[in-house]
Amino acid sequence: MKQTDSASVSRNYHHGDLYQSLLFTATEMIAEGGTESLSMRKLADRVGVSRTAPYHHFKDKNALLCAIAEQGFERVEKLLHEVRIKEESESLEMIFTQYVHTYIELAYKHREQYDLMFGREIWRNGTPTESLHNRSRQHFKSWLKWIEHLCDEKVLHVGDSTLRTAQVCWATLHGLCRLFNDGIYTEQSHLDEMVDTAVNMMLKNT
Amino acid sequence: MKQTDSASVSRNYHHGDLYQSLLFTATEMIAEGGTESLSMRKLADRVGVSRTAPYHHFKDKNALLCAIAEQGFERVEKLLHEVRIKEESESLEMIFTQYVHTYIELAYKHREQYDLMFGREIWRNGTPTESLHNRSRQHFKSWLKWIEHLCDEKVLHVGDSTLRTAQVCWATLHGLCRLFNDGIYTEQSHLDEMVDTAVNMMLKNT
DNA sequence: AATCAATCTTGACAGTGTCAAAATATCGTT
DNA sequence: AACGATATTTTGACACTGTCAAGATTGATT
Repeated sequence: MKQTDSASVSRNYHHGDLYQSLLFTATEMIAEGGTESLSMRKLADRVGVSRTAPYHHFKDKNALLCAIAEQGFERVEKLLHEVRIKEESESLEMIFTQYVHTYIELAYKHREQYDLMFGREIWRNGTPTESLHNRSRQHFKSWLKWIEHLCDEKVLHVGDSTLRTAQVCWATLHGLCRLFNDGIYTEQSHLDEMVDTAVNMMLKNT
Repeated sequence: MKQTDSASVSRNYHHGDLYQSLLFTATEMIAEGGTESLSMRKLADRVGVSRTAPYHHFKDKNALLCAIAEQGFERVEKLLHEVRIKEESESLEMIFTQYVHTYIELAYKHREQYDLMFGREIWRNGTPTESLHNRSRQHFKSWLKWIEHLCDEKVLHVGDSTLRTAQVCWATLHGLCRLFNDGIYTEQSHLDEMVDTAVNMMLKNT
């Protein structure tokens, strides 16, 4: 039903910590009904505060969306980090394949947030927060490092620059995510096969 | 109902044929300032007609957007058709590479229209017109046929089903388009290299 | 207790999509 | 040529949206 600041810092000021409440509820609303269904007014209403109260914690609707997107980046960053830890136990091909599967699952599970992370709403129409900019750059850097490693180990194609390889590989993942997230492909049951095909394309063919 | 044949121009009625004018001007406005900058009211204003006049030619804003997207599909369909004609003169690898370059150029040149063709605005939030549905299906069918041909000729990877190959290859192109169209990658100068890398990934490695 | 800044509310404005009803123009008949 | 049906356009209205300015409330600091 309601969450009423599960965080700490209770009961000072009118609401407690509105910032966290707003962020939490906004993420919830987006997950429920898409980015379009999130309006500053409805958000305020649901948190139980007046229309313009959120504007003292987020400069803009844009700023709020950036904050939500940022949390998404934290999630995938964590995923990537976990993968690189267990590197020893299995073959690199296997790990890579699994990562791709998980990445796309994650993107679908939190599709609205994913859309925010890489959508035009923020990156073209809006103006990405400095903080968001940094975090996304940071994440791509992590990705790039891993791809470099995979190239060194001859798991992925070589020949082209690793930077381009990293960009194109990610673009492939991203393309698949968009297809499903945007509702162009709807057959969820084909997804696994498509991912395997994509991975085959990316891996070095022995 | 009504059909509003596009063929005859005919100067009858108040405006002439509003339908065509609306479609044309809307496409123009979208190209100028993005999908978000297109409002039914501003459109009507620019065409020189009252706010609600467009609603007698397009059921919805959604219907208008679908019509614009449809024209985009006509364009790429034409491109694909042209490619398949000159099949004799050059190597299939060369033709495929060129097609990919042209496709992505086209997507960037008409990025707003491209976004409409494959964006959530229509396919997830809105409801694609029956007509749009058909045309997009038709286009994918053409694409699939070509990919099948390329697989037969051992130009592309074999091993996975050609359907999946077609889907994933297109997803890769699409991913690249989105990266640039959505403003995530901004270095236009890297595009050609990235496309080459992507093509290398897709082609059968000899 | 008085002051100050942080926090929240009320009021307002311009913009959006779209429905209902009224006005107007054109066409097909007579 | 006149008239009624019909296609086309307009005016008015409603419920939304983001966000600014000004005022009110509260907590902490002096």
